Parts: sequence; structure tokens; C-alpha cells
Amino acid sequence: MNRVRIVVVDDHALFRRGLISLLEEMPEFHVVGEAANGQEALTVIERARPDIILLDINMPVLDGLQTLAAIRKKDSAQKVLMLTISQNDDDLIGAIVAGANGYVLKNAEPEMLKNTILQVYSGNSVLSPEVTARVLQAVRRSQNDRNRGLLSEREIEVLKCLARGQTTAQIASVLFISENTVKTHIRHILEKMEVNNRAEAVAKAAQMDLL
Amino acid sequence: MNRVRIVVVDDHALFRRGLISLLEEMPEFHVVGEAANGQEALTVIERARPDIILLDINMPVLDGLQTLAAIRKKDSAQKVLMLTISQNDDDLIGAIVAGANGYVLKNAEPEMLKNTILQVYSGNSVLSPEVTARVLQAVRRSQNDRNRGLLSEREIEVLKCLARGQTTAQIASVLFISENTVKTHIRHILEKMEVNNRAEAVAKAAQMDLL
DNA sequence: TGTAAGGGTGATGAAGAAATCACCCGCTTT
DNA sequence: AAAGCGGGTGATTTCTTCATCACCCTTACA
Repeated sequence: MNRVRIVVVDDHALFRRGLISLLEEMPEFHVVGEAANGQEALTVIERARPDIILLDINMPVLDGLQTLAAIRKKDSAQKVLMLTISQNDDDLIGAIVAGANGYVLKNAEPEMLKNTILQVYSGNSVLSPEVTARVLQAVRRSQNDRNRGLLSEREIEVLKCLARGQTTAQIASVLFISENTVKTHIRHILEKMEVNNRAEAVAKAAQMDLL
Repeated sequence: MNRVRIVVVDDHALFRRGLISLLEEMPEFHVVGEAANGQEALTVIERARPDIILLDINMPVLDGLQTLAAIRKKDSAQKVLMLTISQNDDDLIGAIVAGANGYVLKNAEPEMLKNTILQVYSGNSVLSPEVTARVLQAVRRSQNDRNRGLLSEREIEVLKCLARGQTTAQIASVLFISENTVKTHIRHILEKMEVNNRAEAVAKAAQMDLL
């Protein structure tokens, strides 16, 4: 197998040199370029045509996220692995949205880093376990956001009553509205949740945890 | 260090037994219970009080996602690692939303599985590299969804013109509206995007990829 | 067979968002 | 000082969504 061609981008010269020697010790890899900031990186990448770019986030001139965006604009298939100390949510989510193929912390073990690079090279994505929880949290939040706004507040009230097994008439008296209104709310709930009857709506609502 | 107490839930008896002997061979782990479906699992968990539950998704009676939801309802801190062959998006995202602490494929290497369990035990989350890309994709989609709906269609039109460097007057003539209207649209754009001027708005829009 | 319950359709007033425009201010350039 | 441009404030019209209600249909069952 051919060696994986790598470009290392990091403003910390010491770290960059250390990382490069580490990679060069591994027979799988070959470092074909390095840069101390995003601006330089774009030039180096243009010339070196690497398989993978290891990209720091905190950098002067052009930071990692802007650099990533610029890279993506030119080549949507270029593999980019963020390698940073930042566990900041904005950096993390920002990198993902900008199209990073992975996000690993600088304190990763060499063996771990090697596996990560090979995974990314083979087309997969990798996250450090330390940041994976935050990503999952982001997924949960966004799914909840998707649910929020789907139903109006009143409709959720009605849905809660439904979940308690109340009939149309009971709900009407509890909420001080007419039975007709309750039925209309339920109709809208069924439409919005894309279900066919009350029971199914309650089941789905329980699953979406909006009771 | 104490051994990590594990419960294995999988309807495939052969796989379950194999997994259990594998785990028992490792000094770090101790399997304190097993179950062939979600229903059984809930009982077993109640009794065995494991540190971690390895949970399959495709199961009869009560599937893995429903089981996970039930577990979370009782104990929001219980660590649950999904261990499945399913690369289905609904299963994956569903598991995350339901609160899984990890999602790994059954074809994982023993050494890999061991590391994963230890990571989850120590409070982190883990995804198989094979599914990580899909999760990142989901994050990107949901962030885009968050952007959609932020600006009205008309406002996005104005924003596109701004990005082309057009002045208020030029935009007005292109869109067949008065300059005042253009200014108002721009004002709303600035407010909604939480930026202070046109240039910043364009930069942020480019970053959010809504041009 | 009539009555209760789930489900479907149409309609209306109130509230809020969207799109439009007029007018004002401050800075820069000429 | 006049003109051009970016930016701020108020006001109007239109459209959509929400919450409300009336009326009709089908099924089950007493």
C-alpha cells in the first residue's frame, strides 16, 4: 500500500515538528508539507496535493475553521482531520458544519492518532471520545428543536391530556374549550405528527419526549 | 481497579455467548447478567445493577431503542452502549436521541470493543468510525435547518445581492422595490444574524452556506 | 335504532411575521 | 454645502398561524 500523503498545519512550531517526526517514523505515512497558518496552508496544499490534512484550529492570520471552509470550497472531497486542544463547542460544531472528516484532541496517543488517520484515509470519520459526547448532545438538541415548533403550545396541552387517556369531552372541560375545538386540535396534531389516530400520536409523543 | 460490571442484551444466543466469553477473558470486565430481549433486560438490569449495558437494537418483544428509552426513564445516568449490526440512520440517530452513550458495530475488533467499553465507563461517548460520518452529516443537516427559516426568502435575495457587492440603490432596482425597503430588509438581516454591518452579514452568510 | 366516540371539513377572529415604504441621522467625498 | 451611502426608527398592508367553534360522517354497541 502506498504511504498516506499528509500535510501538517499548526502554528506551534515545536508541536508541528514533533508531530511530523512521529508520523515519519510510521511506515504508513509520509509528510509532504507543513504550514504555520491557514494562509500558508492553502498554498502548500495546492502544491503538495496531500491525501489528508491535519489542521489546527487556533492559528493566526487565518484560523482553522476559515481554512477548512476555503479548502472545502476548492475540493469537496479533500480529507481534513482537525487536530486541536480546543474542546470548545463552537469550534467543535463549527468544524463539523464546515465539513471536517474528524476532530481529535492533541493529547491523543500516537497509536490512536495513527488509527484515526487511517480511518479518515479510508473514508470514515472519527471523533475523540472526549468530544463525542458533546456531538451527541448537539444531535439531541437539534432533534428536540425539530420537535419544538412542530406543535403549538395548546396542541401540546391537548396531547398531554390525550396521553392521560382522557376523552374529547373530558379534555374540553379541563381546558375550558368546546369539544369541537379539542377535535380540531387533535386533527392538527395528527396531521403534524404524520400519524393516523390518537393512540399513535401519544406513542410517538412519548418517544419524542414531549410530554 | 474494580472490574466493570456488564449486562449483555442480544437475542442472538450464539453471539451473546461468544461476546460474554470474550469479555470474561478480559480482566477488566465482569458480565453480571444477560438477556435475549428488552423485556428480560429490564428485569435483569433491575437486579444486576451493571455499570454498563451492551444493547442490541434488532430484538423481538421490546426492541433496543424502546428498551433504551425505558432504561433512561428510570436512571438517566445509566451507561448504555449500543452494539448492533444496523447502520440504518433511523436506528443510529434514534439511539443517540434516546440517550445512548455509544454506538458501535458488531464487527468491531475485540481490542477496539474493550477500549470503547472503558471509554464509556469513564464517562465518554464513542461511535464506530463507520457511523461517525453519518452522525456528522446529521449535525450539518440540523445546523442548516436552523439557518433555514431564520431569514425570509426575500431577505435571502437581498443578502445574495449584498454578497455580489451591490449598493442599496442597485439592489432596489434589481428587485423592483424602493431603496427604503432594501434598507429595511438589510436591517432585519443584521438583527437576525446578530451582526453589525453588511460586510459581516455576508461573511457569516458565506460561512453558513446560504448563498 | 339511537347514542357516544373517533375522525374529517369549513370558517372566523386575533396575533404575529413578512414585505413594503417614508423619513431621519451621520459620515465621507466632492 | 450638496450628494451618496450605510445605518436607525416608525408605520402600513398582506399573509400565515393559532385557537376557537359549528357541522357532518362512520363505527360500535347497548
